[in-house]
Amino acid sequence: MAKYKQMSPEALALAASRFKVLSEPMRLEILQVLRHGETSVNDLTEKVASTQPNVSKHLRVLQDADLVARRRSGSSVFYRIADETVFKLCDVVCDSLKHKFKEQAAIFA
Amino acid sequence: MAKYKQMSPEALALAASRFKVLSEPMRLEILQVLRHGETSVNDLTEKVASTQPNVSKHLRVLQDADLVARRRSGSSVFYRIADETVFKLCDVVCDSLKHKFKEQAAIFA
DNA sequence: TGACAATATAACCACATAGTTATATGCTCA
DNA sequence: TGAGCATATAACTATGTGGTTATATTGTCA
Repeated sequence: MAKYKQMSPEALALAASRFKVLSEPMRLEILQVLRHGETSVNDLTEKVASTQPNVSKHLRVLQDADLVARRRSGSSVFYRIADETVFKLCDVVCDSLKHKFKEQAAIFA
Repeated sequence: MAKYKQMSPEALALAASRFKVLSEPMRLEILQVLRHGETSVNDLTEKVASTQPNVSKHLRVLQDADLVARRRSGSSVFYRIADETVFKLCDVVCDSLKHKFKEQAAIFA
């Protein structure tokens, strides 16, 4: 039986919490917007069609995970992507989902 | 400004729910065990040091996401990995976390 | 069929969290 | 300093879910 490197309970917990940060559609949407360039909270709020406190809260979660970083400019705060690997993760998930639905569709083909 | 392909709200929700499935340490641990080969619920329960109903519940979540598949053999049920991309995801997350901690450590070096 | 083992489900509790509204904080400019 | 804008936080509610205990289901074997 093949042997794979085991992750420690601590590492598993860290990985899980990283996944948890990405488990909210609104946060994924925010990341998607930020991918086009750093954006103020105000602009983000408009673009993701939510309320300002809600966006700030999600940004806080993303920042605590070091996925985004902030920069103050006057009275505005601009957020930007701080860890590009999130898009790699999304790509892998999307490919997997595509594959899955393709298989399911094939059942009825 | 660079343009990236935008995911629809439905796609974002699907991706988020996939991440959500992976956001529990116990489920990651189960996947880690299954990576070594298909395993019965009983054996899984021992290896992850949990209760049988709890393991069954997590397996149900993993199966609903098509990440694992089941096979009945006698009175036992064996589970196996059905989507290897989960390990790709874990690798990407681990690399990101490694990088992050390395940077943080460098601050005090 | 009856006893037993393996697994799944139901019911429940405790806790986390997404979203809202209200308010606090911080910056700019007159 | 005071008004006003931008952002963050506090308090709250509603909902989802991980873990537990109890029970149901399914299969084996005598």
